Amino acid sequence: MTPYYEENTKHYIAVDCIIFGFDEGELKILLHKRNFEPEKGKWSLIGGFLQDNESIDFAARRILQQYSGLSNLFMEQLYTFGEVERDPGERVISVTFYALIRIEEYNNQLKRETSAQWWPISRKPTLIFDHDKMVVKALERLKIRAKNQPIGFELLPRKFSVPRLQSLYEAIYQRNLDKRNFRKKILSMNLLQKLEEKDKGVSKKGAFLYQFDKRKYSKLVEKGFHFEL
Amino acid sequence: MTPYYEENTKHYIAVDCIIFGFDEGELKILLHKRNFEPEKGKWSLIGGFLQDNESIDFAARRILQQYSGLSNLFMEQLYTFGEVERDPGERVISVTFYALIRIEEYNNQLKRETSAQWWPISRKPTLIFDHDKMVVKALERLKIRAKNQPIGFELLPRKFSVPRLQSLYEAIYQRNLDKRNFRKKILSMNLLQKLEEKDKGVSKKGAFLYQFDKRKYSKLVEKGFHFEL
DNA sequence: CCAAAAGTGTTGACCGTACACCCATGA
DNA sequence: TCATGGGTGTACGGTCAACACTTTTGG
Repeated sequence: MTPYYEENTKHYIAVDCIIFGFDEGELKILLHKRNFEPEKGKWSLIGGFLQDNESIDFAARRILQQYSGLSNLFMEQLYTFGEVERDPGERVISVTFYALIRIEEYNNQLKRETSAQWWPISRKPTLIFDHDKMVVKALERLKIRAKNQPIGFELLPRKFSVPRLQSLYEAIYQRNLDKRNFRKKILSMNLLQKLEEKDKGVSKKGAFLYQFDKRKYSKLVEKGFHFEL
Repeated sequence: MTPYYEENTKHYIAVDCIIFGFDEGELKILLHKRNFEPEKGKWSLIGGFLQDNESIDFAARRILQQYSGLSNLFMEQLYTFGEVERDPGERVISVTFYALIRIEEYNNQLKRETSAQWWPISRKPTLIFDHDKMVVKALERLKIRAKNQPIGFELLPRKFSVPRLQSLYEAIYQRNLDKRNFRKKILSMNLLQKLEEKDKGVSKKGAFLYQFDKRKYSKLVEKGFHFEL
């Protein structure tokens, strides 16, 4: 079109997603086996190429939908990796996103690519290219966000008990929390709606279930409230 | 090379930089007049296109060097903007960086592109494309970083007084700080080395100059210290 | 009846914030 | 001598962290 642009070179752009889930008290990520060269058969993040006529955000949602079968996932752009030799096949710039999935919804969902598999963060295989770096960056961001925004709820079932929420935060921060202090703090925010039901799956006594009240949160934010855990 | 890559399309990639300076008690950004169509003659961030054989970081440093005449600036990748129609000329993905400059070093430096001009943030012109959004994002990031990392010193002369440092933080946070509390906190970190000299430029009494001790900071960080202001 | 998880309050330490006066000096 | 900015200490309130026992119930 305009000559000025044409003096420059174009590049492939990939979108890679770090997809987190929480299950059995552990943080997990969804990986898949790469099905083309180079590094075919190795474990990789979930990704794809940016197409014409789609924004980067759209591409990320498309890829997430395709691999998880779920839409409207929590998702945030992370960082763009642009080393010249990061992909030995061709020069590819990768824009990364991290996303949060409720694993039980994923398990109930069948319409999806099936070569993907959940791996506990602590025991995941080595990944191709610079994907391990991407995971490190995603974990850093997840820690920060979990502290300042109520995103933990995106990883738990809609109904959850306080002890379950606490174990999620323990998995994210990689340290134990005091249960009295934790409960005091989270309940004092008035963001959790107590239900009559109990979760009897973990203990004999059973723990009361709660729901995150998104509307209440939005209203508080408008008034200057700042989530912090 | 591999057929798989070739099924996908390539894109122009731009690097745009939000360059901050601090002068006369105000935060400023460096802008320049765009010299090609579309939007020729309008104010724009400083940027350029990613070339073959350079990493994105390298491209950002190249562009910063070209427009400021300075190298080794503090610089951090911010966000990647990828809406389809963000640049009406051609589809261009923009990877943004923000950078911090000591304005007095910039002023002493002559070997540079000269169409650039400093604008106070509060009175800057409307920028082309989505560049105003980029500035907003850079300001958000700057606030967070200034709080958690000792980056303020990148915007001040090597030797500075405590009141000057305070006024920088006031400009970044957009609110007034208590001078006793500010001084107490910053000095209690033991990161500032007091000099014998005074800055007589602002007050008649003169304010003692300090230097940021980068080595001390690195050592403290190794021991788990976390900067916070 | 006992093992295992749920649930509950208090205290001391520390940190953030608010606040007012004297000092040094150039004009 | 006076206007201007530099420099100093204390007290209060709120938040964070540490800590131990009782309750419930399935097996």
